[in-house]
Amino acid sequence: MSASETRAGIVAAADELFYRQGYAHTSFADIATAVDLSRGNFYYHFRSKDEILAAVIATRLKRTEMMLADWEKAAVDPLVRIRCFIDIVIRNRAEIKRFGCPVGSLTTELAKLGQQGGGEARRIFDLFRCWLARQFAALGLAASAADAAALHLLAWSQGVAVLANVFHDEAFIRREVREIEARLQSMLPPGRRTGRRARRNPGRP
Amino acid sequence: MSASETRAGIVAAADELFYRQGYAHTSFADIATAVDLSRGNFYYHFRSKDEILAAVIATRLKRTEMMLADWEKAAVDPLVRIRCFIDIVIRNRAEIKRFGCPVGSLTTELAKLGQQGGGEARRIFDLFRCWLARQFAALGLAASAADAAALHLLAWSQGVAVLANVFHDEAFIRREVREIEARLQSMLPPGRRTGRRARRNPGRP
DNA sequence: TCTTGCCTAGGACGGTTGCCCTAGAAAAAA
DNA sequence: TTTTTTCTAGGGCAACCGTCCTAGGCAAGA
Repeated sequence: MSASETRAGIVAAADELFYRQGYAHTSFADIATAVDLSRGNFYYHFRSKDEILAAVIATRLKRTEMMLADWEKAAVDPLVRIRCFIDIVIRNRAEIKRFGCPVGSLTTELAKLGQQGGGEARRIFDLFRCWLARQFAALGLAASAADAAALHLLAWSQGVAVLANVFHDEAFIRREVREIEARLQSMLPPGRRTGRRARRNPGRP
Repeated sequence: MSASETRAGIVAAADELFYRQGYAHTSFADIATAVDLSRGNFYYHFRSKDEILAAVIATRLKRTEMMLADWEKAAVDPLVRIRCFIDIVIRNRAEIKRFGCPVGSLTTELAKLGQQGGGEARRIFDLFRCWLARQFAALGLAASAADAAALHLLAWSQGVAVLANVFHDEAFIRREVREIEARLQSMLPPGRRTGRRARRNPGRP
């Protein structure tokens, strides 16, 4: 196995473990056993734990960028794109129920550990915020209103994730998704309010 | 200083530290230096770290119960009581900005540390949930709708806390508070919609 | 006064943490 | 093939973790 593959494996394992057990509670040894590598050898690939964290955040940033780009390719209607964002809460409901939102829980944890790496993790939120704001702007909202709408949607997703995790309740997620989709209408300028959802599986023959 | 006073001091210091730095990242030594006690002596008051956590959660439960009781005494109108809940987000905005929601962040962290003490922390959320649901029921909502409204409000508070913490944005908190108070109207049965907020400082001569 | 029992200080325990070194295996280059 | 580079295993470092023990200070009761 090449070095870059090993490195990627380490990052993937760390990513998973940071999500499931948190950053502070995940040790070098945990990651090492997860990828079946000796602890000492670790230092060849990563000089410190912070470096692994930085790599994990970097891959999450890249993954998020790709996902957002995919959503832009999948639909031209900004409203449909925004619904792609809402739908990840549904798609990941099982994991959210068990571990919460990966972005939110990591950022919250890092904010408590001093401000070293927390700044980088926040950039994932920036990505979503800017992207959502752009979609709302494309729907006709002014810049500040579009940003407020983006923040509102982000806050909604975080609140749903926290509570679904606390109460282990998937039905709650579904209820909140229905509710936010209805509310989405009232966030738009009057001309864009359709009152109905886009056709499902638009690419199906 | 009596033993119970020392114990209370330890719990108060641990409470604060768990909030600011998280449970996993707070050590016995941290708490000991905070209350100016020797680390070894600690064991006289608390046999283990879990025991301190349990004590912290117990005091938080008691404090929450007292706060909810105060809100019930302060107002008879359930709508005003619900606004008391919304207002804590405003009142604690400075600390929320720095450390997030104390209940939400602790529960999320404990959920990742295995399920030993996480169950107890969740009971704080249960307290809010039941209390809010009772207020909504008093406003005329059916039991299931009242519970859904309570969960919705809780999720709102958690989402606001996470994002205010991530972006260090107090203005966002104020905006969301205004928004939820407006939305509160649409959550009520038609007869109770007033469209205006209750008079401020109702007890002032 | 002396005893009794609550409370404290300080140290020490085994284990784990993040971090680092070195000898050698494996692979690539010559 | 030989040489050089890349990667790995395993052990060891000091520091810290949660936990535990013991000797003694202290105040109240006898």
